Amino acid sequence: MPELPEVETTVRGLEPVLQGKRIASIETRRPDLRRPFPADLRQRMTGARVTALGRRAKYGLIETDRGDTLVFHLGMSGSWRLDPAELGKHDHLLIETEEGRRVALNDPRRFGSVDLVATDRLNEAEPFRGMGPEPLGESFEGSYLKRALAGRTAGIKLLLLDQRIVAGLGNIYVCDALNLAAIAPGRAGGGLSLARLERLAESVKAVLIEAIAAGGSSLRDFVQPNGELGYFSSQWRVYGREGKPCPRCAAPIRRRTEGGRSTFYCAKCQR
DNA sequence: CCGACAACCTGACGGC
DNA sequence: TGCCGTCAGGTTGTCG
Repeated sequence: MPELPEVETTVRGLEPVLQGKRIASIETRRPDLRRPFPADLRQRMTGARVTALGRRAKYGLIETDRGDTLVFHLGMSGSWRLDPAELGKHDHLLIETEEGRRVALNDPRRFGSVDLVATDRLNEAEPFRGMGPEPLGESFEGSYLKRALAGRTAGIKLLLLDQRIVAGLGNIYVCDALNLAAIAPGRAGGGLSLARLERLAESVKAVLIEAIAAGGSSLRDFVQPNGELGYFSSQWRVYGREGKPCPRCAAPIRRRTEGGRSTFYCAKCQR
């Protein structure tokens, strides 16, 4: 489930393998994921040195000394495998360093993507142009939400999933943050008080930080015999827990579908 | 602006 | 054992 915490953890897992290292080879094993791989990927990446790894929203960033940043998205099913013993049919991109370390981007559903963007124009380039603030950044707070949501009648859950409002939240952590903040997912965004939005922003940060910490603590497990680097299991508050007790008030968690996606919430304490 | 829906693609799971 | 329907983290686009 690659949401922001999973991407953050993935990037941290790639760091020891790639940071500061020269790319000996980069190989695509099919022409595309969601989009075609960049035509000049090989030419621009081969021989380049990785100068930084990072994350923006749910995208991972691999920056090189040639002024390029490789931007990857894990879609619904993507993960990186570290030093895979052998390649499987869903290992679509392979990077090998001069030291002989290998990382493979694995993505069965192929909803992910790989793009090459000029580093100095990263924020103006797709897909980052027009994106809202990072949910873990300083500017994401109650007063920002008050401004961004003014006049909006859509449900707060849908609005939090809008990357132009805040960049990097997905279905799982939106459900969990709304539970922690005791806010009903269908509440009109524009009608929430500043006090409740302050609590919401804090709740968003709290669930993300906790999930990243859980991923970090399982990082050592990433380089297991299977070499997989990607998801970690986490203690979700409400997501995927229909019928189980709400962590706030013990009432059974409910599930509702809106916009074709499941929302998990507590009808008793989320108002 | 809004909500609903479909599309992209594969695999896991439950029911029969 | 197998077949078939349903569902899943995200993004992007259309429609009314």
